[in-house]
Amino acid sequence: MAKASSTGVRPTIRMVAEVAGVSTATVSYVLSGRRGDGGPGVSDPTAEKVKAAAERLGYRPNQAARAIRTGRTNTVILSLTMLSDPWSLSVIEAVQKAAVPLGITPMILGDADWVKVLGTHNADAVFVDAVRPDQRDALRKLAEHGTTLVVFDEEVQADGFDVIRSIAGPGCRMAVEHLLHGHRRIACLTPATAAGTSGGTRYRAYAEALEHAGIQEREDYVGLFDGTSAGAYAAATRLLSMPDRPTAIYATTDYAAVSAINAAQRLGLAVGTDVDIIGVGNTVEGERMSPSLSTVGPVDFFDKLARLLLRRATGPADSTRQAAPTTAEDPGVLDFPWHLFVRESAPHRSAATRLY
Amino acid sequence: MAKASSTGVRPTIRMVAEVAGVSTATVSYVLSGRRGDGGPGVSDPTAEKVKAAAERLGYRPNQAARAIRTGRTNTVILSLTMLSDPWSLSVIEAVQKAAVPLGITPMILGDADWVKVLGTHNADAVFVDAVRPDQRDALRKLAEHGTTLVVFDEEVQADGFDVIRSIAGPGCRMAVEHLLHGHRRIACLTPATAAGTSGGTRYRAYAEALEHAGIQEREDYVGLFDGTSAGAYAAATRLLSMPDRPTAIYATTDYAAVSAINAAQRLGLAVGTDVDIIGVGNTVEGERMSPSLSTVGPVDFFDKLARLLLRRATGPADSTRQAAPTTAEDPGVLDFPWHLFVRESAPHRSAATRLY
DNA sequence: CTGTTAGCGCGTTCAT
DNA sequence: ATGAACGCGCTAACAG
Repeated sequence: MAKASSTGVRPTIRMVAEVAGVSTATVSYVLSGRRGDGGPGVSDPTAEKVKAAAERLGYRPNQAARAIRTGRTNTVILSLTMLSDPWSLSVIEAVQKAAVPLGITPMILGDADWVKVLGTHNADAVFVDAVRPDQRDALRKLAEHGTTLVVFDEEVQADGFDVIRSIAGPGCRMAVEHLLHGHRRIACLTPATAAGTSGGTRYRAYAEALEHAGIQEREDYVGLFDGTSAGAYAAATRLLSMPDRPTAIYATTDYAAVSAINAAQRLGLAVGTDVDIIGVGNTVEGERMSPSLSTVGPVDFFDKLARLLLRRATGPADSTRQAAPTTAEDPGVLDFPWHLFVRESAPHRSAATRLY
Repeated sequence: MAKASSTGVRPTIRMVAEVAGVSTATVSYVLSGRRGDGGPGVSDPTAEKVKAAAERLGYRPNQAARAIRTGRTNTVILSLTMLSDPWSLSVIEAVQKAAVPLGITPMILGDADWVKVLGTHNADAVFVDAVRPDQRDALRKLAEHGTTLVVFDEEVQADGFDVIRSIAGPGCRMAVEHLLHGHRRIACLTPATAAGTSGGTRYRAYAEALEHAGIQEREDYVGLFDGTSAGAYAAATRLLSMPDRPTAIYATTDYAAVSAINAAQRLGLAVGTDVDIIGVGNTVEGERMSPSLSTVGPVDFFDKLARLLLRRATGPADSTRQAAPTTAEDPGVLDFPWHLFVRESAPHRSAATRLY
């Protein structure tokens, strides 16, 4: 009975109409749940007939055909450069949580080469997590031709699309300065490859804060690792095994900080007492773990990002969009202020508890 | 000059035709590069005019509209349950490498709930990396209605779609038995959450191989960790710090084995001499590292998977597909035999070199 | 050989 | 509740 007339072809709205004995228009109204004016429009009996026919044939509306008419794909695209980065996973998680209730499907583009894809593939909104200088022009053109964009970048100008900024420098300074209240021997745990990326900024904040405090930077207090958790764990173990080990570690990412906490505990050190550890990024895991992770980062970043993206996706279609590019309610640039989250892994230090 | 008539709307083929002063058919021929018969068909001067007009307007063909006519989306969908797993990243990498030259875009679906999405969103082929028992029916229906599927599952029946199998059990036995040639004190490093998943199989292979060899399993030789690299590193460190430490470690994933190698080296143990370590999965990193990782796993898995997927994607459209579901050239089930890769981290052990 | 006309395919939506 | 037009790009068949 549930066996469809399995011709191997995808059932169309016309087949459903024929089986139900109604017109395609009726089928469309029933299955999409809307009617031009707002009146009831379709009687219950016929609606039932249509639904039964659709079910029996295994009918599913063809998104492509729907998109061509409505201009909506019910899809958002996430262009994520570093899929292995937990940051990307947080983006995906937040967007998925927000999108599913709206009937919108997030599609992930793992390639850094979003320019070609976005030219032809349409989505209700697109998130781009990195823009190379040579891609800026393409970005502007895409926006000009109706692509709804949300871009994460510290430099690019908002020009027909939204830009999300999250300036790391000052926030990282706050993290190091927090440690400086109670420590002099402060190590830095950072990926070796971070030179060109945002990690460079994060390391620079460490160097500058130490210099500003009149502390000579020690080369052996800089724990470089290969970017993996295991590497961070090993580097932290090395730092904390030194004869004059640091009393505090500034890790340029939260996951490195987590590895450092594991390493310290493995060495029998009480985190938050014997050694303080602070991270960067304010990822959700830090809040949940024990001891909870002190960190700096934007507040509520991923959820806000997801909300903005979906507001754009469900907003007026592209043709209307150009009308009001930047209003109070719809800013072109969304700047995320960074906060210091003082938690257990690096608590407040008074004169009585400082470690020097 | 490059400034398009930026009306904010997406240019259509008709606009291009109008600007170029030709018909839409000509535009289509020029831009898609094909002509009914095969001859060039369009003169150079007009072709230039069309290209110029398209460029000036920033025209990009609308994939959705194209798909509805041709039945091709130039897209493959990868439904990946555990995006954080390196396994998923390997799939993505392999598919991307194979797809881009063909002009096909891989789209990643991070949700485990592929049933709803695949019902409406079309792709030339879909890869699904996990099928819950309650999803099997949906799978069959999708295939019946024309979705081209490649499924990775050890149990599901090939029924109108391709199934890729990669039976872990015997392979894992081979890994442990390899260690048994030179060791008695063999530890197992495995994620704690692996009970329900394939990890369960992998642990069971360890228990069974030991029992078969007449060795009593020791609870303190089972290093459970939280699934992260840092956790694996810590668990391996614990194992290797024991007074009567194991002389070999069987890690149920390659990345755990990598962490174990790091941990051993950190403890001053020579991997491949003092301690042997073997992984599971045959991921590419293992081959590149030093010491190279001994492992078991399918041969060339990701590349073969990618090739199959793209062969299906570029193959005859769905209506034809049902004709030959299972031929010699196009098997319904692709079974990946597992091999043992003896490399430096766990070399062959003779009577002279065995550690007991 | 070159270019156009006309109509396909799909779901939506406006008049009737 | 329906017929027919609509939006888009593709392409067989045709005209010059």
